[in-house]
This record gives sequence, structure tokens and C-alpha cells, in this order.
Amino acid sequence: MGLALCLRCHIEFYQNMNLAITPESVKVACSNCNLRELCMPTGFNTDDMKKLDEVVATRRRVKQGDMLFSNGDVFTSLYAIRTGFFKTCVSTEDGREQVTGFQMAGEIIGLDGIVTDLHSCNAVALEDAEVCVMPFAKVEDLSREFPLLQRHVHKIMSREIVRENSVMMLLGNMRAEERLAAFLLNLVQRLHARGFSQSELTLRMSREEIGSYLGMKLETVSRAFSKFSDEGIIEVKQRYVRILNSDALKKIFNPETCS
Amino acid sequence: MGLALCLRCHIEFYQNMNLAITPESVKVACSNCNLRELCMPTGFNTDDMKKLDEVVATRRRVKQGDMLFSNGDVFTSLYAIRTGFFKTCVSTEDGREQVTGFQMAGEIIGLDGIVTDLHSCNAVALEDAEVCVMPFAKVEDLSREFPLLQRHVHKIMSREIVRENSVMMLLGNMRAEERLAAFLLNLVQRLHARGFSQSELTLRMSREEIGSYLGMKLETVSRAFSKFSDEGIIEVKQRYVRILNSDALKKIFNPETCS
DNA sequence: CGTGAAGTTGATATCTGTCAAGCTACGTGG
DNA sequence: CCACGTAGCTTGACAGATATCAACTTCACG
Repeated sequence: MGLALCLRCHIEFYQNMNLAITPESVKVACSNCNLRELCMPTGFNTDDMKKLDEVVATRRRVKQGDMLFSNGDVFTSLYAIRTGFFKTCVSTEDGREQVTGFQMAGEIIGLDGIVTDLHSCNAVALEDAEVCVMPFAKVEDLSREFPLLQRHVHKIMSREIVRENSVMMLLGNMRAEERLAAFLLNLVQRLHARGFSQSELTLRMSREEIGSYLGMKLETVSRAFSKFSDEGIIEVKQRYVRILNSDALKKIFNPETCS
Repeated sequence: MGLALCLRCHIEFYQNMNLAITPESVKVACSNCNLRELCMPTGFNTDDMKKLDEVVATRRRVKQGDMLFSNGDVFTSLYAIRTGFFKTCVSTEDGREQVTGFQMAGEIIGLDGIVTDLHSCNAVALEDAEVCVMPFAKVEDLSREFPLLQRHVHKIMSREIVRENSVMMLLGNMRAEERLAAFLLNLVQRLHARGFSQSELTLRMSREEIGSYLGMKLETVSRAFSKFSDEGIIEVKQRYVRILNSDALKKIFNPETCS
């Protein structure tokens, strides 16, 4: 899965990956899943592919607002998102919450639980969702059998580490508008890789959740949206966002070029 | 390796791990390394242990200020720190640098390179260091043979993800003094797990590097140190720090108790 | 013992947070 | 089908935390 991550831009560049999502797909097996290229390694023959179908034990539906897992839950499985949109967040006892990521179809959540066998964050569905449940013991078993799968699992974890590095850069070094610009470009880029528009998106999260992710208050998020809108860079209407000038958005956090 | 990570505190609690570091140790094999419990899984018999010695291909010395690897380098190996102290950092073309972590003996660096086969950050030695070079292909081979090693590798990567989650919480939700307090407690805790003092430490990094990690400017770091010092919570003399009142330090970022 | 890097401290500027008011959109129930 | 209520969003005024700029001090190293 040729993927390069531009730390500067906080944008992932997927190659050979432009998958239309047909919500009508019925088959349970990975081998027939149209998200396969996002979740699973490629390069298997049909026989091996069938064996790999075992990775997914079951499917699970999660209603909007419900948690797939939460802090303290026993870790048993990774989850591949089939449909829907999630946020993961950690929180302190005094109620401060930090959104650590937003995840969409084809992305894997639950990696936080491996180290202690307990989840250390909450995964909340931001819209009705369906996930593939992949018992981690099974993932490990099959990984030992299939080096390609093993490598794939390692890449997924490494990608998450690198993504978090880029979020640290955002939080530590960038200013409010730079953060929001990077965030929007990252979102639209990931959506585009899934067959959606390069320039339009509907946010699945509130201003407050965006702010929590980007380390700023909801009012600051709102102001930044308004500023971009005033400058003609984007069009915003509540959660609908249209990017009118992608280059201008890129320039906000990267005065020069962004590969 | 019983490890729990308190997100609130940004403190890792290691269990059964209090290893004095004897710089005189000569043996090359993991099986004879006194850092084994930090780097390697436990529970192997002597025969398996010998096979696992193959994980480490060579040792490599890195002089203070030199890079173990840098952004864009081809990824081949993970590195286990034997002696010395590293920082990892990412940077943008316009020169902004974000320190993403500080690593000490027994910790593993290089995980960022797995996803793209290229390193996406720099690893700089903050003091003369020696690392064990673990070719990743060999790690993967042996992981397929030894489930305990496989699990161990997964835990190391998951731990890094969880650590970065807690840094995101620091950067996104905490104020300057809270960040520094959490940072000091985390450092001293990790040093203590390696047989050093619970209350004294010598910083291996500059104020600027601390600031970069914590998302603040060096002057702000310095002021926070001075404030803690004025309040009698710590004693500071340049890079020497003595924690006089650990509870007060904990209270700064956690008004109640911190487990 | 001199020189420069690192660290400290003060004065001021700037960005983002806070508080408050009003607006918009959406869902619910009459 | 409309009215109402609420949650989410926007905007303004002001406050506060941290950044910036600058001067000075300390320490490490040659």
C-alpha cells in the first residue's frame, strides 16, 4: 500500500487507491470487500485470501454517539471501520478531553489496547457505523503464517506513530489557522482516497471536537473557519465545507510548496 | 513486562523493573544483557534465548550531537539503546522543529520507518551513546517463530502510540507549568526504573529542546523552572534538577490524586 | 582565563481563551 | 405542518497566558 506521509502537510498521499464506497456490498469476507485495499495487504492468491478472511470474526454495528470501546475496557480485538466515522479520545479525571484522532472507512482502531491489554482511550461513533471485529489473537496467529500480513500490521502501527508525530508538530508548532488548514486538507485528502470529492466535505464532528483535536477552543475554530470564508478560501455552511482555493489553504501552513 | 500508562500523569509505571546499569558489561548477546528486561520479552528458556540473540546484528556507537538516522534515510533496523540518551524530532522546511520524544537506555527507536521504509524523523544522540542494531527483517522472521517476541514487538509499538496520545493531551490541554511538571515526573520515573534516583536527575537536553517537546518557548521553560524553584518544589541548577516535593509537582497537573 | 553557548529575567506584544449575547438549524411534539 | 426548544455555531469585547525581544548572567570548553 504505497503510502507516504508528508509531516509538514499532515497529509497522507495514498497511491493507487481510489475506491468508491458502495454501501450495498453484502459479502462478509475480506476477499470480497471493496475496502480490502485499505484494510488488508495485497498480493495474495485466492487460496491465501480465503484463509485471511478468518481475520474478521464478526461485524458490529455502532450507533451514533455510542462507544465501540472505552478507557479501561479489556482489549481483545482490533476494529476495521466498514462504514461510519469515529473519534478516539483520552480524558483526565478532571474532565479535560483530548481527541486523539478521527477515523473513517478502511482505517483500523484499537491499537492502543495492545500494550496493557486494556484500552486507554474511548472510540465514539460520530455517525452510525459498522466495524469488522478482528480478534487480535487471530491477527497474531495469521501474521505468523503470512509475512505479508505481518508486515501490514506493522505498517499500520507505524503509520499511526507517524501520524501522531505530525499531530505533535501541529500542536507544538503551528498556530490556530495553520492547524485548521492542515486538518481540512488531511480530511479531504483521505476522503478523496475513498472516492469522494477533492473539494467538498461534510464534517462529521462538531467545532468543539475539531478544537479538542487541534488544541484550541471551539470559538477559535469557528473564527478560523470564518476567516477562511471571508478570504474566499473556503465556503462554510455549518458542517458543509467546500474548498475553493486549495493552494491558498496549503500556503497557510506552508508558505512555500507542499510537495 | 507489566506496564501501565497513566494518561493523566504522563507517567509510565513499570513493575518488577529496577535495573542498575553497569556500564562495564561486555557481553554482546541479549541473553547476557542487563537491559534485557527492558528491551526483550521474558519467559524464554535458555535455548530460545540464544536464538533470540540473533535479533541484534551489531552494535553502533553514536557520538553526542550525531544522528543515528535522519529524515529520508532508508529504514532497515530498529535500535535498542544500550547507553546514552536520544531525542527524536521532525521538522518542516521552514525550519520549525518538533521534538517528538526523548529516549533512554532500554528503549527502542526507529519505529517511524516501518510504514514507508523511510525514516520520517531524526534521531539525535544527546550524549555519547551505543545502540543495538536490530535489522527489522530479522525481527520479523524471529517474531514469526516466537509468539512471545511477536507480542513484545506489538506491545512496544502500541506503547509508543499510547505515549504519543498522552503527549497530545499535554500539548492540547495543559498549560506550561503542567506540561513541565508532567515532563519531569515522567523523566524521573523512567530513570528510577533504571536504577537511578527518584528525586535527582541531570537533564540531557537544553531548555530549547524541552520547550520543543512541550510546545513552548525556552524562556517559558526557564520561567516555569524558576517558579517551581521559588515555590520550593524543586531545586534547579542548570541541568541538575532535584525534586524536593514530588506530591506538589503531581498536584500541579492533577489537583486530586494521581494513582 | 577568555569566549561563546546556554540559561535567566524583565518589559512588552500577540494570540488565543473566556465570557456573553445572539443566531441557525434541526428535531420533537402539539 | 408549524411552533418551540435545544444544541451547535457565530461574533464581539475583554482577559490572560505565552511569545517576543532584549539585556544580562552563568557555565562549559578550548
